[in-house]
Amino acid sequence: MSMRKMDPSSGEVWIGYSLKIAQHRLRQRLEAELAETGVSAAQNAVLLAIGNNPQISNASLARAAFVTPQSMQGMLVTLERDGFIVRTPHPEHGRIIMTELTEKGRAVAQAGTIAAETVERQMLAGLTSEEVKLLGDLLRRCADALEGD
Amino acid sequence: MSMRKMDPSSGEVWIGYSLKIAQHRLRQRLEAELAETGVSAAQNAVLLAIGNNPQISNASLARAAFVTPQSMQGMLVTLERDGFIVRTPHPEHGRIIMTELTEKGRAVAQAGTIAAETVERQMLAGLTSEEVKLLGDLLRRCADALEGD
DNA sequence: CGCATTTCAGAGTGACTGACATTT
DNA sequence: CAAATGTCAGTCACTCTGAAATGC
Repeated sequence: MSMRKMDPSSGEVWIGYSLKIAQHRLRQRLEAELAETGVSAAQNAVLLAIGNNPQISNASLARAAFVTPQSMQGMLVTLERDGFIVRTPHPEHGRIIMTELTEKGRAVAQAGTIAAETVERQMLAGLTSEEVKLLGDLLRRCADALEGD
Repeated sequence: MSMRKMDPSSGEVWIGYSLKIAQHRLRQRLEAELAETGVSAAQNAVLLAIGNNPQISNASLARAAFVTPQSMQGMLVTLERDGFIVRTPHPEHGRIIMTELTEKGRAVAQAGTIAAETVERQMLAGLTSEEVKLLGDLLRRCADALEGD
């Protein structure tokens, strides 16, 4: 049964659709690459963020990922349960809890970095470095134009 | 607490990150625009697809959206429960079930089309038509490069 | 008190696998 | 039999609101 994909208005360009497809495939490829490590693409992103920002708090992490603290809390509980991170109360600052990678978490984060680079390289294989730069610029301008929360 | 967003390797461009942010914001803005209609962005996409392909089957819909038939089944059950679609067995073709929009579903799909166009226009407001065309081209080439399932 | 942080409880979407029945 | 389709059941990740307790 043929159909025009999910494109609703077949006359237009629908950048939003192309954006969705590209991101969807990128995530799927990354999930496949990460399968051995036992973490999802979303979890991997959090692990990489923690690796680059040791002792970060849940609230900061949530802001960086544009989700609510409650959502991030759920992810951290899972990551701690599975032994990728440890969370210890801040000695001086009462309420804040510091999040850090375990040895296992560090290993996965390292593999995740490689996986992300591999997939990104595959995605950009057909583009010149000029085009890559341009694409990044255009995407950032699109994101900025939508910044009104 | 400052951090370099979720960017794991701060020296590189990380198109994947820009892609994720742009798509995330686009979806958020669309959800906000659709709030009155009572459907999510994902549900809206399905409604638009049905509107453009009347009597489509669950399996076809699933293929078009790159999800499993079971996932799409779940969405269709919800959409039918909420009165946006009706599903009737194909008179001649035994097992196939035809999915169609109800009056309510058509109204929401129309509002959803307008919402999607509004948000897309906002996203592309700062780009020339040349740049829009280029962006679409680059995104499609990126998606094609990842096509290996 | 106001504000930020953390947490629990509940709900919902959306994705998956597995299993099964039916139809072509 | 094989292939495609639809369905049910269960699981899981992730997101949200709401409410509460704690600390600065």
